[in-house]
Amino acid sequence: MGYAPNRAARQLRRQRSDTIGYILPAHAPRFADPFFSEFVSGLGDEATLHNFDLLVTTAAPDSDSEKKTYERLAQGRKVDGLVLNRMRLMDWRVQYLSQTNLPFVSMERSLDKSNQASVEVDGWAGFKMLMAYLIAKGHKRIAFIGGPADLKIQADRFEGYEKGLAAAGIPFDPELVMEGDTFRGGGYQAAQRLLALKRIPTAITCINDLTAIGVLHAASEKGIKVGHDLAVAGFDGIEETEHTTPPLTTLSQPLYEIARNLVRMLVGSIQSLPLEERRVRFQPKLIIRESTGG
Amino acid sequence: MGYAPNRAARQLRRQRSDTIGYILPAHAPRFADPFFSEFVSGLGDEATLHNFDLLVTTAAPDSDSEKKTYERLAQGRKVDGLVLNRMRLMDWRVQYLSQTNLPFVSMERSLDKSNQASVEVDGWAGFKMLMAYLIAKGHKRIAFIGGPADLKIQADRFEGYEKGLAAAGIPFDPELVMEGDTFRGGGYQAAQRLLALKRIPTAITCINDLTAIGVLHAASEKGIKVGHDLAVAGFDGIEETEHTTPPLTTLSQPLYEIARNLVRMLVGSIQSLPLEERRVRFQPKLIIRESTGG
DNA sequence: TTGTAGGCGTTATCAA
DNA sequence: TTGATAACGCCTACAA
Repeated sequence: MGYAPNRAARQLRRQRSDTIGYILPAHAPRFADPFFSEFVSGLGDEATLHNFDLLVTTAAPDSDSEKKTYERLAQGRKVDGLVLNRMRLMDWRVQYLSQTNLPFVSMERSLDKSNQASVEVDGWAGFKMLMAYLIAKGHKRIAFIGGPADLKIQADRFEGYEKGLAAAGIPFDPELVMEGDTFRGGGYQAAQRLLALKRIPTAITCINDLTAIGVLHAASEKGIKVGHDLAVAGFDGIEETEHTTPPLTTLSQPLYEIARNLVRMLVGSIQSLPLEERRVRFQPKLIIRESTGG
Repeated sequence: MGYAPNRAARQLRRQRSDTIGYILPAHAPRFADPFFSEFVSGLGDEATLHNFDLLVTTAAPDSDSEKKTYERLAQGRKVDGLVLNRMRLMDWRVQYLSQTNLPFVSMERSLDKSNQASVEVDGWAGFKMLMAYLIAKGHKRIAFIGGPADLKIQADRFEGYEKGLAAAGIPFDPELVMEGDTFRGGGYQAAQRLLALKRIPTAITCINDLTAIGVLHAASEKGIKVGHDLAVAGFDGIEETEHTTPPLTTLSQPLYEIARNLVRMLVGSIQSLPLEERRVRFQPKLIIRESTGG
């Protein structure tokens, strides 16, 4: 009836902000990761459904300012809960928020002792599946370009890589493992080094799609025909992978759905409803495209 | 001294929320546009600098829910101001917010009568520059894949395209103009039609980079060598363009800086400081890469 | 200078 | 059931 309640007054009275927070891990000042637009739109859509707002802040991962940002949001009760991602193996945010008693959910879960509500994608199983597929196609020299060692997804996916080799009885060759930065540039550089080896790999698997896209670039520059002379695969299933040259084989995860699930869990936990599940798991889907020979 | 003021009380008292809003134009439920991660991180960084928060909501452009979303934010004074982008030629948001007296700034400005504070990128001049470059390389059949006709950037960039042709005395050929959707898929489809013409174009210019990436895909499928048999160019300068096959010629705009400028202007106008400038202009930079022959 | 009271717009509570 | 009232926590204005 044309009446809009004043938000601040309502919040003051009810001691709730009806807002959830997400701190975007922006590495560079000029930061662009297609992962996050899909993630944020999932968070936003689901939040709206529950009449919650979404507060987005940026902070460089593992920096002082990140710590301050989390503290700021938690202290002033600016938000009723937080969504975390890009989890580290040991993650101070889990400790901190548990102490502070601020509800939170995370995409992937750290190894901290704490029964975090989380949505996980099984990177371990995904990578084993990918390795089995590549090995069945006859590949024996399979490289892996990962990310920073303290990332949870790095640990999971790398273990899947190792186990996939072991399952086929292929010896592990440290020469074929590189550390990237989860961005195109890191993949590009790591691939340049791999493609300069005496015995270059016949397949390169990557911790994520951006890394793989950097690999495509490096291969194309060297005149190596991806899908023919070299197989390349990523992880995430971002839209960009449909239109690369050649289109990229990837382990796809339903990012938008994951984000919505996270918000649903978080809102439930804010309203202290009993969660049906504190730990939701998705299986990544292997999408085979021409970058691995189709 | 370990004391954090309560935000709601402060807001209630001061009648300000210290929050600015941005409504992400999410077309599809599953929406991913690299444009926006960079834009949002610029908004977030600059907002933080001024001790403002950033509230992000999603709404499909030009829908009922978009209208409701704007009303909801404006009514409850949930935000002190709004950032707009993806402006239409005539944009009801400009009218509405002017009436409501809610401060706002926009990236690009609509044609509504209103002295909107805005940051603009000169798409007209950019396209003229691009056309001159292509024509100097000997191209005569140059296509244009645009976006929805009501978008301000469509009008600007298309006019630059037309004027660029005219300046060189090349007749305008309606067969070479297609409407895409500003996404990869639309560019892909439009390119398929262009490449099926009796006399195919020797160059395809696109309203934005995503469209151009769709074109690269279509060309690669047809076995057409981009940079050699066909020139392709985009607009925006998203990071992805550095790693396409081949790397993409584009008109780059400093999106992150633009976002920061917008927030700076908006905060100024919220605090009713006199704005130095209500209309900031950037010139796009032509970045020549291999997709146009290097 | 230092201290205190009132009110911002809700909603929860309690009394009628 | 309905209606009045107090309290949420901060800021400002005014009084001492």
